[in-house]
Amino acid sequence: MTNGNLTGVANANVSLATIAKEVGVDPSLVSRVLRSDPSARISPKKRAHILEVVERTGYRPNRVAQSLRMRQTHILAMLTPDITNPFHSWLFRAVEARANRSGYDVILCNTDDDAERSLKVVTTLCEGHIDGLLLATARDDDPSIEMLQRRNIPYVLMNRRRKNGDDPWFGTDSGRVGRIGGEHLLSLGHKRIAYFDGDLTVEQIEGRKRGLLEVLDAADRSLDPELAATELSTRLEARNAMQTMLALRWEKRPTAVFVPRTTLVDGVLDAVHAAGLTIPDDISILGFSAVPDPVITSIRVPINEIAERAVEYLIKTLKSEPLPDDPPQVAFETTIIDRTTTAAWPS
Amino acid sequence: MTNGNLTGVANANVSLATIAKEVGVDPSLVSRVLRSDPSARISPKKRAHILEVVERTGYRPNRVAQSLRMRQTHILAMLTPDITNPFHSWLFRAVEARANRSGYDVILCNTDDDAERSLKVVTTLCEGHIDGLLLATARDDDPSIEMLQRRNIPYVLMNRRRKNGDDPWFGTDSGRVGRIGGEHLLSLGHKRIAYFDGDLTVEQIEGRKRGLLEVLDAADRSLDPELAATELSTRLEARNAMQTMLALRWEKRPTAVFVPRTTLVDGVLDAVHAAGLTIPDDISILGFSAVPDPVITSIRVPINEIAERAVEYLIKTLKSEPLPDDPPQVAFETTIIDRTTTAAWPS
DNA sequence: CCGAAGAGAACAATCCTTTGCAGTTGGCCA
DNA sequence: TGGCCAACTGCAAAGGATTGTTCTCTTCGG
Repeated sequence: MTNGNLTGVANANVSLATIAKEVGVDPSLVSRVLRSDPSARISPKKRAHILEVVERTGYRPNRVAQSLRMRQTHILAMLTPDITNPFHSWLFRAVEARANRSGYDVILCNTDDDAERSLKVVTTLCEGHIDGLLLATARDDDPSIEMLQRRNIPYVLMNRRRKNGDDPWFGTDSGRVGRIGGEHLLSLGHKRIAYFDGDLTVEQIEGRKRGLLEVLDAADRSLDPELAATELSTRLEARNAMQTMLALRWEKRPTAVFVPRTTLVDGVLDAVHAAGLTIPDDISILGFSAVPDPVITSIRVPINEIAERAVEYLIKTLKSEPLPDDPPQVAFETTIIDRTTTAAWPS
Repeated sequence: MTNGNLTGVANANVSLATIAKEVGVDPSLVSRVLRSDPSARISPKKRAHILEVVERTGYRPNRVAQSLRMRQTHILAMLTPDITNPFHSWLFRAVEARANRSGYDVILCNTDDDAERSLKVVTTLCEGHIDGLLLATARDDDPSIEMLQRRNIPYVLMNRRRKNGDDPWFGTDSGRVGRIGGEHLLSLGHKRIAYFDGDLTVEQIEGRKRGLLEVLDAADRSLDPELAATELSTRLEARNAMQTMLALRWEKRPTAVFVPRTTLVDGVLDAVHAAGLTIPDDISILGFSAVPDPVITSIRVPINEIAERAVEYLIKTLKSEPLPDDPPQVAFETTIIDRTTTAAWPS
């Protein structure tokens, strides 16, 4: 009777009660039909009638009411240090895709690696409107994880982890990243290797450097302080640092550069190009990549696997499903993808 | 009595009723105290007692219940064609920051520029758990905006808009982007200008090209088909296209490249560098940037302003506030930021 | 012909918060 | 002392969906 002429037009204000009244039944019956509740016997005729009205009115259950009743919102939140960092935007992309497949929406929050901001964000996320959190922002000096534990909110860490935590975590072994990078360049005969990276207070970043140092040490080498540029965060900073290195006198200049941080790679390239050097003849470049198809030879982090496993693990814990073959901490394999920007250095 | 020894420990299951029972009052009174409801006068003693218990238990109101009652969730959603595109990740960043300041969380959804996926996403977002939408994905062939209109869900468009729509929109005049780019390069004396861009079915992208063509036309020039590389989306594709152009015989090669698309800029640079060319002596490059600090001379889009105005407009419509000085469609100014990657071409 | 099984559907509580309205004191004034 | 106004606080409904329980018929077997 209402809306009869508005086929296909959805009214946001249709509720179970609306449908029920029109059909002349109780709202609970409509709910049972829609959820095909096996415990309820419904006459085929009434069932058809209900479905017809639901269809015609374009009824969709109100998720807020459902959430209140079912005590789950089907919303996750992800904390990212910086979504403009390609590594993290690819990570989010994979997370969102996987979450969507299981019917979850994802709230994304930038923390800018700021503990205060992180805590503030987590606080508002603790008001019951999200089911769980994915953190790509873990730091030892960040109190927000403790808050989540106190409030009993399920979470998983991605990529970064805490030094002394046994949080559920999916990422890569940062030491290994440093080691395979170092080994790769050493095996090519490079003697002067430059190193670029970000904030060493992040475990993941500090670990990479440690891995590199181990390998150098094993080969009776060390990292020349003049060739170590850390605490860098922007493309411009990387370019400037690289330019400084290229301005060193010939025998001190790097023959290879290891840049395990996506945001810095292009800055290094800018400087190399500005100096008119040819890659890899004049200098080798080894980068880091979240994408399957990097332009330079890179250590690839299997970001899709990390995201998928993290989301799957989180959703399972939400459903209190048994977690049989899912260890709470998984380090995924990293491999070097060759794009011929590294080459042997003549001795 | 309960939790007394757990100072600071928040229990997720504390509700108004919990507080009320402990203090010995009605939940409504607690609610009024917390909201400092002026219509209710509460004895200072009881008020203090309530606040003390609230503090001790770490009570936080349940947002889902609030949402149900107040009919607003304080959650927005943003649709992005591709969050790994720097333009869009910077846009989201600005949107999220502004929304947060007003107490809104933002669900981010990737659509991959796929109408089907977009419709699916919007459908699930129409279930009452978000207050409004920000779309950076508008396309004429995308039916999801009509769905929003039917369901009466507030939305604004950012950056892209529909050809024949009067949707609220905040962005830049795409024709102008093309024109100022073309004028800049023409005024430097360039004769052979290469053009790189993405999917021309997007109004914003098609408009840029149209703008460029207008300017060329006015100067009695045209765009050499061999120097027009559109429908490109990846860095690799851009590199390949650029390499093809650089392989042309001398007098057909571009002297300047106009790349109004962030994802393609680095690909063009890759090819230029691989060819051993010097910028801007051998070739001029004009790019496009969402960031305040681009590495190459770029047309800058004031992304923060766009995001802020869009969010503000959306929130105002949510609150049914009057929109006096806020026209529903605003084209922001674009300017060229000089990074000396374009130079005069000797005639 | 009566009792009971069973199909079919309604009732009511619950999730948690907000808010209009009504109720209970006490004090003060006439 | 009756009446009235404050001050203070509780009641109950609403918001929309879910689900255990109860109720009402049919129908069938004994």
